[in-house]
Amino acid sequence: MLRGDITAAIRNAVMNELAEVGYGRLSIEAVARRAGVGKTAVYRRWSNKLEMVLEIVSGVAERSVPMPDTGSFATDLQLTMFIVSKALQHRIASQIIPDLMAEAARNPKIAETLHRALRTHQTAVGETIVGQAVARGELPEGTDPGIAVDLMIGPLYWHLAVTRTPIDEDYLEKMANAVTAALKAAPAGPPAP
Amino acid sequence: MLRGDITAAIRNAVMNELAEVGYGRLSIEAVARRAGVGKTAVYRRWSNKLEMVLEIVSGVAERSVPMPDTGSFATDLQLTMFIVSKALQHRIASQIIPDLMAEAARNPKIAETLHRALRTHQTAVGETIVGQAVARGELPEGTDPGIAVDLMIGPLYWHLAVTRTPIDEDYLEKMANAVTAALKAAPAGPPAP
DNA sequence: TGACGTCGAAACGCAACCGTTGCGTCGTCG
DNA sequence: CGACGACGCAACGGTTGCGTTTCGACGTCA
Repeated sequence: MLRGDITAAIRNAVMNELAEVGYGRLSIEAVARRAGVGKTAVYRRWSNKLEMVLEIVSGVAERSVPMPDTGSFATDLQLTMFIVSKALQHRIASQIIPDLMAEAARNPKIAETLHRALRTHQTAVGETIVGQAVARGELPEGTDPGIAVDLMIGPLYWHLAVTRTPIDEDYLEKMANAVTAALKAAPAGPPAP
Repeated sequence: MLRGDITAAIRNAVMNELAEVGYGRLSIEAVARRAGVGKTAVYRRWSNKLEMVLEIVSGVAERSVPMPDTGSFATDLQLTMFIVSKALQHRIASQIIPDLMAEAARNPKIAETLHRALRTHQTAVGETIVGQAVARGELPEGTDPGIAVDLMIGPLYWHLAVTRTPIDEDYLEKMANAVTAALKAAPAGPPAP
């Protein structure tokens, strides 16, 4: 039987190696070395670098972000953005996510895995928050949850990716207010012609 | 003297190779092969993979995005977002930008180059558009151009990176309206306690 | 106690790439 | 026309990683 602690050591090594050198440069030799394990142990569990990374990453990604329900849209949104900004600033995540995104542009299997890991859950959270807010009358009927998710996460991600500096409270607050205002405005097209 | 057409062939090969395999896997041998050139020719121009890529990429990045001035903030913004979305969907750019972003998380020199290439010009455009709008009274005094830029670009980038599908006109319109609304709302903090 | 299966370590042949060097060719300038 | 320099090509020794195989050492269960 495969020893569980060894599997755990490998998983851990993969995540760290992925963060340090990226998928492109990740080698099974380095993973084994880092885990203090023989290559044999790795190949006994997975047959590929791709298969290994996908299995491990999607395993980690399944830990969901909590679903906020504070009773007020503004607070739900602020809370979610706070959690997301923390997650995006996590030492490992902040390296792995952009890396896998880049790799996803070349490798359909990575794209699919990443898409599942990120989009599926995001969509659920977005639809819930927006749905509740619409039911409460805080947001107009027909508000697009997809737009909402992109508005919530996109600026945070872009800012972090480009500036590489921590997001301060003030920024987060301004951004949350802006997004709230954006969604409270009419969801329809431009002013009628 | 170094022959210009060969330099151009190498530059071109680097961009394409970068798009196909990424910085991590880019090899000088492959670049030379692709350019139909000896390795010698490459090493005569640059001494490093890093040096080579930085020089070439920052050269390309200097082609600026035009500065819109249509007389209306909503139109300026819509136009800018249209241009940015087109740029982000460009075959080469859509591969290289995420890749270099991921690499920037590991390599300070790449981070600096990318930061200069992206942020500097964005900031200028943002400040101009917002400044004009404030002067016209379309946006409140004290609107933060940094927030504006992140709101304009972030959602587009995130959406494209995660879904990998083209951005349609409807999405762009909705998003532009949302961002306009976001910025027209009070720039100050949350409702006074 | 004995059989079984995983373990780490080491080595295998193979391939790719590193950065450098030497060679003979070709184009250009003076 | 002659010299110079950039060119391509090929080969250098060295490194790294692949995926596989063999080995002896443990640990576990019966």
